[in-house]
Amino acid sequence: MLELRLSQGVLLKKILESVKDLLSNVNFGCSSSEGLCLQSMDSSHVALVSLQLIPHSFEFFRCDRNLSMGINLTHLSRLLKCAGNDDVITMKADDRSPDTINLMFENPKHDRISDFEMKLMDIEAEHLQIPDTSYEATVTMPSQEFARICKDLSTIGDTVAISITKEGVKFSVSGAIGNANIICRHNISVVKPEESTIIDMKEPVTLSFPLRYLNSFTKATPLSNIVIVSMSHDLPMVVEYKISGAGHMRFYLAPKVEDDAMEA
Amino acid sequence: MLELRLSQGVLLKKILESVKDLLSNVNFGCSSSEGLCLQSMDSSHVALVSLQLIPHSFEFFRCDRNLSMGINLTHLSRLLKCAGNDDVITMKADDRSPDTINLMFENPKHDRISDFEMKLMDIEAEHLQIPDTSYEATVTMPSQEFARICKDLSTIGDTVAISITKEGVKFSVSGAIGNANIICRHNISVVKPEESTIIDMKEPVTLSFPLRYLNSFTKATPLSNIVIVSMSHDLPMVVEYKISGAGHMRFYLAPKVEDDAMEA
DNA sequence: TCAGGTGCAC
DNA sequence: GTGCACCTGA
Repeated sequence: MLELRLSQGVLLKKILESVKDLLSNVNFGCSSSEGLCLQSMDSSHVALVSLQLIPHSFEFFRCDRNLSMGINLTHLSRLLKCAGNDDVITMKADDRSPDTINLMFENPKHDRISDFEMKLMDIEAEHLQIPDTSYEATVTMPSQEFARICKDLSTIGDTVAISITKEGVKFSVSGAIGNANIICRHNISVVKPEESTIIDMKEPVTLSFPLRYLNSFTKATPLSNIVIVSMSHDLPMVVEYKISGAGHMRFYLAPKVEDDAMEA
Repeated sequence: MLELRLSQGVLLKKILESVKDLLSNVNFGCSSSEGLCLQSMDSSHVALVSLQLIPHSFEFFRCDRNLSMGINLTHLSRLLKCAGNDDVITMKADDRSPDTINLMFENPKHDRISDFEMKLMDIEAEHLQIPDTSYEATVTMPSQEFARICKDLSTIGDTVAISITKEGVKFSVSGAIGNANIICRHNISVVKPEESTIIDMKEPVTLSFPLRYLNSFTKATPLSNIVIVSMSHDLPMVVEYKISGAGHMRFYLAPKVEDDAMEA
């Protein structure tokens, strides 16, 4: 028996909004130790998405056996549009290779209960290596700031070079109409910590990434006020949104190598 | 002489917004006993629309003879877009088979007066039987709630089964991605009566309807905080919006018969 | 291509 | 709180 009761339905709604453009059919995993998890390459097999909602995120959490559920995210997203932001969401599934999942939305205010039965799919499991390294450089900054920068720069060019130095983080783009550099300097706000830009660095690092993917990642902005961007030479970057007390959403993206940059 | 002065012009604007997608050319009737009335089948001849604005709705009401005016709703809607929400609207027409109608919008705040003359049309009168029965089951609920449910469910499937039992009202849909049930339980709010869901039932009734039409009816949501849905076996349902102290807008829709349900 | 919803600015 | 503009889904 799987039963997950999430009092803030809006959380699941935001999560789906943030991944539905990147992924189509994915296996959600559930276990009593890890909670609800998802790891998947994006549809074009370039980026990797990793989501965890720890058991503690849920008002009620029961997962008798480790479970994998193949879910069409377009369909799930459509169902979740039927939930109000204030609804309590409960997911239920049978223990062993269920072929459907039940979603229940409770709106306490209007005494309204909606329940949905969604068909599950068979999705071939991917075996993913998620690197668990410490990074040479990390920047923590307001998530809206990061989203704004990625959006703005994508109007200038396709590829952004991100440089983390001890002074701050620099985003550079060049395109047909010219070049752009945006620098966010290390700056800690005591009054509003969530507005700080914090550099944590062993080595300065500069890597280039396709903005197209970063702009997909920033769909997760509503999940957290801050974003944590980590980079090391020749390793995929990580863009992480911590979900307050509930887990995280992480996106991994390989840097462009020199040759890529030239052909682009 | 016909002269109707409506101090809340916004009312007429809302009424037109709510029917213009369902109807195209209709005869408006006016009489000193009934006020301003409209009965018409929708363009596809499936649903029936019935509107009444009682004489008392109007700040000034004069209707010397019973009158029928053929109106192109697209045109009337376009004219009413020229009226502000706070405008006072006056309609005038000649007594006997007028071929035009005059509309005047007075904006007291800006001392602005607009007047329009619109051509009337000859529209063949339909002879409509509007059943005046008592219904086996009626649910009164917040109109926005009803609108939200119809909209949400139409993302899952085309046909909704509505069941009224003494516990509450259940909306059920099945579609390619799964099934959905939304239950609103009988629940009377003393503090906010307009948020109550009230079941009034002699017999439990379950009928199926095409969501497409319900979603047209809910365009009338701005007319009232609450909606009254009435059903009896083998009779058209009624979806009624009472216009506070001024009349009503009612929509009638025949249920799908079993065969319809199967072919769908 | 159009309409509806959402987020942002005033 | 309202209106505009952008963006997304049908």
